Amino acid sequence: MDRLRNHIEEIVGLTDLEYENVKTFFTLRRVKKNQYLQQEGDLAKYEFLVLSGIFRMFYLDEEGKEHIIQFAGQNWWMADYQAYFNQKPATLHILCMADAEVLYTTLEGRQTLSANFHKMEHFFRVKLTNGYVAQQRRIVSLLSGTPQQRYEEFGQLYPQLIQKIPKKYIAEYLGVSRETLSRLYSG
Amino acid sequence: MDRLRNHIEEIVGLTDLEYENVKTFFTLRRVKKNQYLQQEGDLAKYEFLVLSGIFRMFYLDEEGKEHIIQFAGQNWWMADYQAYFNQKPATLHILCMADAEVLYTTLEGRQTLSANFHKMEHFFRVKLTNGYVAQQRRIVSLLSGTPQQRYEEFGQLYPQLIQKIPKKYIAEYLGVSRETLSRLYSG
DNA sequence: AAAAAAGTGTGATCAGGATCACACAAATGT
DNA sequence: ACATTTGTGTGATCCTGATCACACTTTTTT
Repeated sequence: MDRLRNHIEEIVGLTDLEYENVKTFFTLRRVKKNQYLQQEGDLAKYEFLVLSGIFRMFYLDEEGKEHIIQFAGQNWWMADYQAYFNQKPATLHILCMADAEVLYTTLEGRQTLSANFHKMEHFFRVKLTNGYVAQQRRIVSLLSGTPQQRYEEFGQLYPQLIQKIPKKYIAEYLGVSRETLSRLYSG
Repeated sequence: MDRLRNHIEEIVGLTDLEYENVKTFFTLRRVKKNQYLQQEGDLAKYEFLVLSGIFRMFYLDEEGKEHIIQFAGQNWWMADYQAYFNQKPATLHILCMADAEVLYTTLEGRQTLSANFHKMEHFFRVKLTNGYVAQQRRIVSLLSGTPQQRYEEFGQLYPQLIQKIPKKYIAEYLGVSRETLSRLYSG
């Protein structure tokens, strides 16, 4: 069954023994829709691997407006990494949008894993690289694309998400008002 | 004197022996202003550590407009990582804006280093993490800030760069026309 | 030293998208 | 089943920042 093992083994192979050890660093948590996994101001103690469900991570500005940094569905990692790696209070909120299961670990866990298993440091590096590249693509998209293009690109990259997530949040993610987004396909 | 060693040792300590070995994976290259380090379509064979000088890395859209992904000054790493990690043709240009010296290495070099020296994998991971966090901050800024705020933020983050780089490129980096940027302080 | 290229400031006009306002629809809670 | 909350479509208006145009300055090239 083990979803964690499958996930890790997409990148690096593990012996049974290794996996038994690795596993002890993660804890399962069930989360219901509309629960916060983390709020601004909380110490960013954990990072999360989403096993099921959907989350959004966002910055809340002075006027109370959400700006969505990322959505996270199955097999996505998620954390306010700026806060997490420095063990500081989070500046981002993480909110559950559909009943979910997550595995979480701590920075200490991550560091111990990385130190004990070169493979795991490699795994984390690869994951981070993919995230970095995805963000870079998003920056290009924000700088050069019209709302139209950004919406289409989003649909291509995340066909699963575009169906399950209310359009108003997709608008926030794309940096466009929900009215403008609405007019892209109806108008 | 070794600038590479100093740079690495900001993150991880190295013995003389280790450093002698690490060093062999890097090559020095001098670049003059207006030379390309990489053009769209080139195989993204190398990644670069800037020892001196300034570069910009940008995406050129269909209308011939530049969209600047990042500037790179001293001690910045730079590559079209999407292309580099997959050893594909680059989609980004890297252009020298002030006479420079860079060290470059290959993906194979990076991988060998990471495999042979756990410390170096750690080093690369830390560097990548910092880059990831910086990009995340930039996305928030693009989503939620006015041109004014983004300009000020840029100035705070990169006080050295804001002086040395022509405003028109800063405008492109911020995703704003040069005219609008100009009016932010003069108007 | 002269010529060309690159960068900057500033006005006038235009347009894409934000905002405001409202009606209706769908999902959720009790 | 009903009430409340959450999401969606669409019109009318407004405004920020893009675009166009041109003068001037600074840097680079020859």
